Amino acid sequence: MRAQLIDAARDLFVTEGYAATSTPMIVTAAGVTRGALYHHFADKTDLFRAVCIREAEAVGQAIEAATQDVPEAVQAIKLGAVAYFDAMSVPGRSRLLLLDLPAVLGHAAAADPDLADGQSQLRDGLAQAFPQAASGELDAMTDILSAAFDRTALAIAQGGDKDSYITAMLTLLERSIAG
Amino acid sequence: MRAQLIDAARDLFVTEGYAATSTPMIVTAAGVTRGALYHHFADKTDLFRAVCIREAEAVGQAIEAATQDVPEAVQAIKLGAVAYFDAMSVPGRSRLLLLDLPAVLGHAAAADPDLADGQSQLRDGLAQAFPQAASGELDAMTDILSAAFDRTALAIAQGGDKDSYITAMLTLLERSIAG
DNA sequence: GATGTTACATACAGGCTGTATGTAACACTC
DNA sequence: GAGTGTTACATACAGCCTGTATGTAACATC
Repeated sequence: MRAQLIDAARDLFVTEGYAATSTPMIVTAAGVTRGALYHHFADKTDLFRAVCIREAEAVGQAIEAATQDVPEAVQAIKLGAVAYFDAMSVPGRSRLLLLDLPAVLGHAAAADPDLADGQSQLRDGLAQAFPQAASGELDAMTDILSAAFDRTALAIAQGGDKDSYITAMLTLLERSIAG
Repeated sequence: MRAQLIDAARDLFVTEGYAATSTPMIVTAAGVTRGALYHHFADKTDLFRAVCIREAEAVGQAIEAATQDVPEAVQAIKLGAVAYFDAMSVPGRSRLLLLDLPAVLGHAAAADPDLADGQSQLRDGLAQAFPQAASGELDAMTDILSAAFDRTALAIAQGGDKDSYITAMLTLLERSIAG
């Protein structure tokens, strides 16, 4: 039933957005009562977090699958990037993870590794590409490049020109790594 | 009185966030009634938009002031970047413009030039640095780099290591332009 | 067989948004 | 300068939403 609630909530969150989705809507879609929701989740944001974690896991696994057999770091990052854009193009996912999540869960979201989709893989790749880099610089570069990936995914999801964005992003990535 | 409402709303939005700020709170702080608010603004998001536009204008002017006498494009971008980070470090501003704004106004916010802080200046600088670039690529690169700037500003505002982030961001900028 | 706990359902209190309705002041016209 | 319309609010209301408190049935446990 927990899963049923998460399923129903996900559908509504991605189509209506977090703010416009009420708990009565969710429980009606799931075929249960609000009592069940508040039994399984502390509040609406807790359910939202569960939905986001599941979506972020799916994204992480897609990246993992695309890069697991690629030993070369730069190549792995590029393949991971494309896998990330693919995974993020699932309808509504970018809105959920890139617009609502930061606003609803705020600072806590960025700190939670379960919610930072693909960031750990990117950091690993960058660490391999820059063995000499200091940890703090690596963190900052990972975070910044990750934001660039996010905006690319969001722009594509919102109807931007896919080729232009992916080209620009991969160019940016190559140059930043090449230096 | 419109200005008075915007002032009060700004203070509450930056300290409490958009969702946690109610219209009764705003009008109490402004010393008026809710009737006045709904007379001057269509709804809560309309007031929020007005607040954001004023903040974004301040950021844009700071960048303008820092770059107006710099003829060289790359140098102008760098100086503009630092001015942007400075302007964004006003308490609460990054949360307002980088977290709440995209979630509340969504796609409409990205399209509104009044709300895209610094993006036009960045595009001008990039156009000057890449005279041969196609328009679509330029737009994409501007958007992506702009996201990188945003995350840098947000990370600094949220307590990240300022030096690491600025160094990483300027490095990224140099390499992407140098190519 | 009694007792405690889990998994819900129901009912309630408080608060919020947007709208509808009232009202005072001013502007404008004849 | 009386009448009329409009602006700028204030007040009142309807509907919805969130979170909590309370009830209850099933199951586990001893």
